[in-house]
Amino acid sequence: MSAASQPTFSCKMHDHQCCITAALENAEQLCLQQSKRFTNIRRRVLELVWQQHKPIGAYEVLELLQRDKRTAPPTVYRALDFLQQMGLVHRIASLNAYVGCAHPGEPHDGQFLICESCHSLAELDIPEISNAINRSAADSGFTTRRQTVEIMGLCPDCRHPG
Amino acid sequence: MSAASQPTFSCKMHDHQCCITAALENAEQLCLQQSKRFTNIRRRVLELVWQQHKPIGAYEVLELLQRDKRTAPPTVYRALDFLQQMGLVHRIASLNAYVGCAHPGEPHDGQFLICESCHSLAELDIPEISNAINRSAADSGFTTRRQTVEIMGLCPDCRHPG
DNA sequence: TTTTGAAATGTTATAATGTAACATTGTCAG
DNA sequence: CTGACAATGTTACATTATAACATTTCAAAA
Ligand SMILES: [Zn+2]
Ligand SMILES: [Zn+2]
Ligand SMILES: [Zn+2]
Ligand SMILES: [Zn+2]
Repeated sequence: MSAASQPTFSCKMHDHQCCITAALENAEQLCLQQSKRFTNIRRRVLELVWQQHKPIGAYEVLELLQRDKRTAPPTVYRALDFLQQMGLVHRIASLNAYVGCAHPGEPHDGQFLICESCHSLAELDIPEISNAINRSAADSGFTTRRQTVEIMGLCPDCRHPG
Repeated sequence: MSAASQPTFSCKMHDHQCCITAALENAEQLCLQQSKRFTNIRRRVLELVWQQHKPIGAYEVLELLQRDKRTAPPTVYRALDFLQQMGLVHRIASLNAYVGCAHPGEPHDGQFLICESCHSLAELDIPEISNAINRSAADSGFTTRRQTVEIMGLCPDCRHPG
């Protein structure tokens, strides 16, 4: 099974090509189900986003696309916006970067562990957190539509080096 | 007492000049205690950030400063960085904007309720949330250094209009 | 099959946000 | 005073993101 089902850091040794393939097939199915077009550009951008277990910037994606064909920023941003709306990638606000969603399928916000040392990222989806947030917001009379939870620190590997 | 002690939305009718004055005096004390210089620029930027109960962009601050005196971006960013380090303002990553800290004194991350309709913002500081986050991170072997929690939705006023 | 209209992409230019690097000025302890 | 460091000034540039309009692609309707 691909890393898409791993709850936390998946940067240990694994066949990452498997992650990518699984993510792409998954995406294809999702788009089919929802009658959305999984075009070449969108597929390629998703592939590039998945090529590392780290967030990637839009202009990094752009640069990689350029190797095949002249491309301009709007193309990348459009694809990323589409993938976000489909719940296939997340934007990490504190990094201005994008990462493949570990649990695509239904829309969700997720929580992100971001290692300040190796820059790896892991997606969590802990109801306890989102519920605590929703509850506190509701206590203030606030209606939550979306939540951003980004946690900066040290991943297990960087915490215990060597 | 100023709105600085209010736990949630303080955009209702109140003497906001009072908020500003209190925030400035508070800041002055803090800087004094920590032997940091609360210079004119820093004071002025903090004042401008406090002039609304909404996040303000760095370039908006810049524009307001320009009315007095020619100023360049680094000046504003330096002041904002200083104020952040002193725990006097927070940067809202999802908005690229800054807001006065409602509970200055000791460093903390805070949680932010952001109204997508009127763009007002309220700062929370709910241990239940930050603890849930720290606990989940620890369960993944992750050491938390800093957390970003930004909650987008509708404030009480915009939820029940009229 | 052809038409045709909406969605997707291409293209150009520019807006918005943030920083590097070095010069100058201000502050204060010795 | 003076030396040293912190703060600010100044110029230039890097990075991130979008507006506006042209062109292409694709699939459904005629
Ligand atoms: Zn996800
Ligand atoms: Zn790490
Ligand atoms: Zn605060
Ligand atoms: Zn509102």
